[in-house]
Amino acid sequence: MGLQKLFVTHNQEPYSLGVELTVTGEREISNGEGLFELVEIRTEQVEFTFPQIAALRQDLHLIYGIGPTTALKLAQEGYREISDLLKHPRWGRAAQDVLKAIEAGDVVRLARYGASDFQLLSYFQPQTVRFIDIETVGLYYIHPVFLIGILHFENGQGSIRQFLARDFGEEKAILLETAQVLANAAIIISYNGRSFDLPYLKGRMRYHQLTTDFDSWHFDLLRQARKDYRHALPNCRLLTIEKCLLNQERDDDIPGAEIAHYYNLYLDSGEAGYLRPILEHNAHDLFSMAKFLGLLTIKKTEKVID
DNA sequence: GATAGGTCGGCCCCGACATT
DNA sequence: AATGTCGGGGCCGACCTATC
Repeated sequence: MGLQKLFVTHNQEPYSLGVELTVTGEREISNGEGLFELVEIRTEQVEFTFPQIAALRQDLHLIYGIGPTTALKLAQEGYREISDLLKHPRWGRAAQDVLKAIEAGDVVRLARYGASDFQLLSYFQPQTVRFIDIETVGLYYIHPVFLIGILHFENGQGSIRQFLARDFGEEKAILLETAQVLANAAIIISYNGRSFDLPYLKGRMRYHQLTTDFDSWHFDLLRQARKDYRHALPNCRLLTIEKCLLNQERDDDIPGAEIAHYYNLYLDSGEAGYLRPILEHNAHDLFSMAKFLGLLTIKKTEKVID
């Protein structure tokens, strides 16, 4: 049967996935590796207040050898900024190195010096961020990936592009499309992407002999969630973040563990209705990540940075 | 100069825990 | 279900400071 031509909706009109998400377009497109389906979704606005580089300049911990005790002592002696230490007999040299990295925006080096991912957001603009979330047929990359969602913002306005493989034969095309998007992204943001999404994508790309040389900065929100909320929440799953911090609950969301099952039902029956909840789930995950990041940036820039 | 004490970071190991 | 990451605890060496 003609799965290649199968659309989730045959409807050309925009339709809503709740108040926050509106499907604005859906079409078949092709790239060098073949056809796949693209679903476009407009989201509500999200406000981000990324941290300032000034906060990095005040973080004495970035200097190798300065821990909490020394930082406190130095603060009491009147050293407020890294630049105040430039002439210091012991820390001057290291302070110079750190300052150089700060001015150069060398995020890799700053991360080695101990800057947190959140602090490093200072070097990025919200519109350069690409949020990513994938849906797969299993937990390990011997199984294919069939849906890759990418969210980005322009003037606060969000838009999601979902690359959908309508059968496993289209997997390579959606991977190629994703590799191209990621290669041009300044920063990738995910939830547990360090352990799951990124290794998974790279594994599948290797399998299909695609290049995997995207080296964008990657901010995993799970790590930040655990850092900030480990003791305040029962767990750090994205759904819990939504419920407890964003005051939202999903009505008829399918559990992640059933996604593979739904996709297989779709493959067996050719019934596109089984895909709807998966696309919706993916879009909600992406939008929740964005809202969580918005919350973090507002909360953490109000106060002292961790 | 010798010694003792403090601070920091790098290991290693292990369990918990997110993702579909 | 498979896997990668992370934090905590314990330990150790390097290096600095204070004291005698």
